[in-house]
Amino acid sequence: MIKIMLYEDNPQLREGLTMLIDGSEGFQVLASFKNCSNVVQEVEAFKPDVILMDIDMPVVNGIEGLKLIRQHNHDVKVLMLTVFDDNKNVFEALKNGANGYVLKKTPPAKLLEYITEAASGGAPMTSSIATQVLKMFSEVQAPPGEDYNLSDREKEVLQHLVNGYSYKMIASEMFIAIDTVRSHIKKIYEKLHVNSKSEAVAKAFKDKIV
Amino acid sequence: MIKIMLYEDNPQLREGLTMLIDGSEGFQVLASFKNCSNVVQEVEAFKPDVILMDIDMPVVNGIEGLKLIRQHNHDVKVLMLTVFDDNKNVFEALKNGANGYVLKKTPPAKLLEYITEAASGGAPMTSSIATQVLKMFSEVQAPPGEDYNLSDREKEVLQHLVNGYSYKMIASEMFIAIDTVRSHIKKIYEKLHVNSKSEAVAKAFKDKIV
DNA sequence: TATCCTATCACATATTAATGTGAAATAGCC
DNA sequence: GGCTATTTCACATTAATATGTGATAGGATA
Repeated sequence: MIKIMLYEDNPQLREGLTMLIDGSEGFQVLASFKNCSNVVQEVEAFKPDVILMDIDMPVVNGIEGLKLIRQHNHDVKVLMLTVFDDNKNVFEALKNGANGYVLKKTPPAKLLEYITEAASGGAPMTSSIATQVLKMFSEVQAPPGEDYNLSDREKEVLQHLVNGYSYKMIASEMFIAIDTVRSHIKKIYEKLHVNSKSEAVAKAFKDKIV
Repeated sequence: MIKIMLYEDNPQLREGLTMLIDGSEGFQVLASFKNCSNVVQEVEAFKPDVILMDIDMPVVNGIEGLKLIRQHNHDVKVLMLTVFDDNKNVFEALKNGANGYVLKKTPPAKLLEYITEAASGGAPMTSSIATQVLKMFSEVQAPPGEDYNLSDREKEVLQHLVNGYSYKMIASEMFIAIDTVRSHIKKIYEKLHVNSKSEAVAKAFKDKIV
């Protein structure tokens, strides 16, 4: 028996889902709510296996609700429900530990299947959502980035700059004269096309040189 | 009719999959190969809808094969096949534009369903893979990070610092005296517990303040 | 061998940044 | 009304950085 809680602001849909799920063998709706105002206490009280969470709700929306839940409970499975597969929400939800993400228009039989899958540790996703998730991955792909051709010693100096060291500290750290440090740094600035320490540091972070 | 190409080094499995797919209504195996040595030319010649690609192959493995394909062709759907759902390969494959990722032990009926889903733009994934993908997302999650309580004006100044502006430039940019800029920056350093421009810039990047 | 790049160091000067010590106006809070 | 934080500005001093113009030595390479 999979125990379920439901957060959905639309009364019709809330009723409909409750009837569908509760009327199916092996599923039980413990409670349903129209928003996440007291989500922490409610989840604590009912101890469900799976939570169906609408993304778009008044007062406290689904993403916030998810965050609140995850602050106290990392075991309960949270299945996000949404009308649109809009990019930002998908990313936010997954980032915050949602266990699945399905469209509301999912047919009833499929929805029950998704709930079962979530309960058993799977990650059910509507096909269009899964496609988006994959797209996000390929977009995350690191920019090949220019090479800048920093020498080993220059990289070393840049690393020290990033760590907030002064020229004097770098000199003593690397056992070289401060003028040598200057000389390296000048070369680094030329190669990175910058002209100050903080610009070099920023560029080092942006282009993942460090 | 979905046209399929198959890359799989194990002869038994290659034969088995070919027979399964080719023997099913609406599916056609155009060709199958035991490695990706000539993948670019082969794909170019056969123009399949979907490619089933084993991850673990000799000479040129599936990930490399995928990369080669994507260098020339962004439309063909590539479905990765693997024995284990090992983290690194999953990430690499998805990053490089795989359209789905399924375990070899997937039952035949399900596999055909996955192929269909991939062909129609979906992103079929074995449940255990999907779970991993979601886990990757929540691991990417930015550290909540300290708040530092920077005021609006201070954030603005910090943003300029990150952009590599000097005090003078910030002053003229913000229409305030340079001494005011100094005053803000001093406060910023106190709040961030740093004592130089470049440290502040580094911290801004690390803690995603900007 | 001549040339280029890297790494090292030196001296000088100008600009920027950091620190210290004030202070005044405004806004929010209890 | 006091308390606190923010935002604004001023003057002075010290420290750090940036820029310029050199030089020497070793290693790679054409």
